[in-house]
Amino acid sequence: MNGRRRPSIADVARTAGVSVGTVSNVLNRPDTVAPPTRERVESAIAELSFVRNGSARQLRQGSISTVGAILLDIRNPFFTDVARGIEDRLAVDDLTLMLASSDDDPAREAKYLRLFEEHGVLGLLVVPTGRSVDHLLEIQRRGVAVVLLDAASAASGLSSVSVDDVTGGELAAAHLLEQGHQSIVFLNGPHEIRQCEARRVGVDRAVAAAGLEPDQVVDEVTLATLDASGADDALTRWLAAHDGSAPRAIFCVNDLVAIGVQRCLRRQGGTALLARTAIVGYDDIDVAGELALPLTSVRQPTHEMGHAAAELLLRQADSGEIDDVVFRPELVVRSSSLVT
Amino acid sequence: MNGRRRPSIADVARTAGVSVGTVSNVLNRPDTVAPPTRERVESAIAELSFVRNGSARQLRQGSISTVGAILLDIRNPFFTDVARGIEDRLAVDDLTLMLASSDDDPAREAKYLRLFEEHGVLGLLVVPTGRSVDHLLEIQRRGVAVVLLDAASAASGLSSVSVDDVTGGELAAAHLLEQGHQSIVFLNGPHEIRQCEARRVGVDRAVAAAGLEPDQVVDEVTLATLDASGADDALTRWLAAHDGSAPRAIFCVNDLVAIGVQRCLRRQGGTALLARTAIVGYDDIDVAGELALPLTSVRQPTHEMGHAAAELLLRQADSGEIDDVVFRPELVVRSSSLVT
DNA sequence: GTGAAAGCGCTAACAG
DNA sequence: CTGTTAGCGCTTTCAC
Repeated sequence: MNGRRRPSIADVARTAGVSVGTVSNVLNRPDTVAPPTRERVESAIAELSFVRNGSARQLRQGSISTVGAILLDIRNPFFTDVARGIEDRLAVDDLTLMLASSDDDPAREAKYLRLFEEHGVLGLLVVPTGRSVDHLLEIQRRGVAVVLLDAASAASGLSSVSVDDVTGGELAAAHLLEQGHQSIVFLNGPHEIRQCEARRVGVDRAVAAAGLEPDQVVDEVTLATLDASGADDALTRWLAAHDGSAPRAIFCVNDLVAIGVQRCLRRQGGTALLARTAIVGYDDIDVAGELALPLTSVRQPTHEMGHAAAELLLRQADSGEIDDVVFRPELVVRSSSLVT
Repeated sequence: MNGRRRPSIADVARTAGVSVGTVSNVLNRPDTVAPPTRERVESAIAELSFVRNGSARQLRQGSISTVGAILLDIRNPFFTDVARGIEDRLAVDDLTLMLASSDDDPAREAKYLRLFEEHGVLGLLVVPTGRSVDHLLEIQRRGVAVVLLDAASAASGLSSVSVDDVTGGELAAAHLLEQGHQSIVFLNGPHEIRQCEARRVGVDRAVAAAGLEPDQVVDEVTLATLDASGADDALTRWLAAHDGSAPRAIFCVNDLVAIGVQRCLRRQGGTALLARTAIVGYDDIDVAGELALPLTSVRQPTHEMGHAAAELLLRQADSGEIDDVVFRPELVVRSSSLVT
């Protein structure tokens, strides 16, 4: 819409009556330029409203002070909380964070990965969509620091920050078992997702520890989408398949799912049904304690995770040092899991 | 950590035994290259695991197929919902979205603005931190399409997508007045934020329409931070200043604030106090209907807003056409506002 | 169908 | 302190 091309450093030099080198100097090392000259350049910059071309700068300089993060779902508070932790750590070193959402689509993940890499980011924080991290290893091999978020690297050669999901599942199931429940419906995601599988392992461990048989106790339902409506739909189908007799204990792979469960149960059998169904969620999102039925949930230290992830990224970029940080989740008991 | 520099197109050319022009051709116009040559180049690319340098590409080409969005707060579901709408529209044209969070800090906004502009984004979607949009106009004047999100441009020369906040405030207040309330505490943000001021105007309009005097009816409290804990703190202070006698009707500038209010009231006076206080929120976030006291809220069509914003951005980039789209909010009545 | 070469805007090294 | 200049890696004419 504006035919004229952006003014370049050469234009600035011309109108200020200096050389491009001098302009570059006032841009990057102002103190090495004589004040009167500097002023002349600065007013030329203002006059032309010059903005330096980041691509050229970067092409010349090599890398950049930006790091990219690719989250699974920008709408999930868990991830945005982690993002805040990342930002806070990055700000300390005057680095900036660029966010993208893969929407759990490997193609989108790949697209953003390529975009970030092509633009020479310092590093990448990624919540992988799939189980394989080979493509991420490749990227790291090419010189971009990569840190896995919310996914253990299992000696893959990538730094990672995760929570111990086995323990998380174990905490949740043990709590339900302690309440006397002999059967648990587990609304889980597909086992291709590492955390989902791990939480199941934890559930089974708790069941075994209680002297019971996992196969007899746990009824795992695999959700297509890990959000409220996906859970609502899945549970609606479950109820239909079980002649409307509702489960007594439900463990949900995240709080959004638990909210969907509450929504479904309330619709199907009102508050009474809700009250006699023990529900445990995961993530302990902000509003978990404010729900109609305050939600018992497994809390993950999101902000710390983000902070640690950024820290690992910088370490990796700096010295090549690789590490895995595993946080321990904690069960926050509220009334949703306590039935009478 | 890896001393060797990234392989360039020249390296690929050398190992494939062709010229750089040919490599560029297989990258950009594969069909103009003879199949055997193309294969040779492709395997050289694979062998070297070549990734093209986006900066150089962009420097040469001019602009880019990326648009940036700068949101006020990445943790606010309202904004992330809008972001999803943006992404969905952008994906149609195979454009990618880069997200950043200004955290309501003008300095951070400026930082990201500059970063995006320097890197030659196609356009920018921004939720402005301040009231002035002069700096954004400047950017647009330099050839970057800019669309204001959640802020009317008021003939400023920028496209914008917003909701009619006056109507929003009016809907909320009118509802409360209809319930017979004669005084309303309005937990609002600072009036520097356009929407906050507009919602107040709407509140006053509703009060006047009911034949009452705004000054007598409305007690506006200005929040420092527009989230649950900010609201909790502010209301706690309000109660202390009023000898613990709680307000009967509270209008909250957003749902997070309303959640904070519920938290505070529940702590101060339990469910009973909560039950006799009429609360209206704003945004109708996903969980609003699932709160302990399901929240009456003013709903804004977030996804459509994002979609429209992206649409406007493309139009602006394409033809320079500027437009303002104003969405009408809608009141969703739930039990939080219905006292007995 | 392929190669050679110019140049995008910038920084940094070196001269003066 | 300031100017000159050589690339950074890529795309794109223009020849062949």
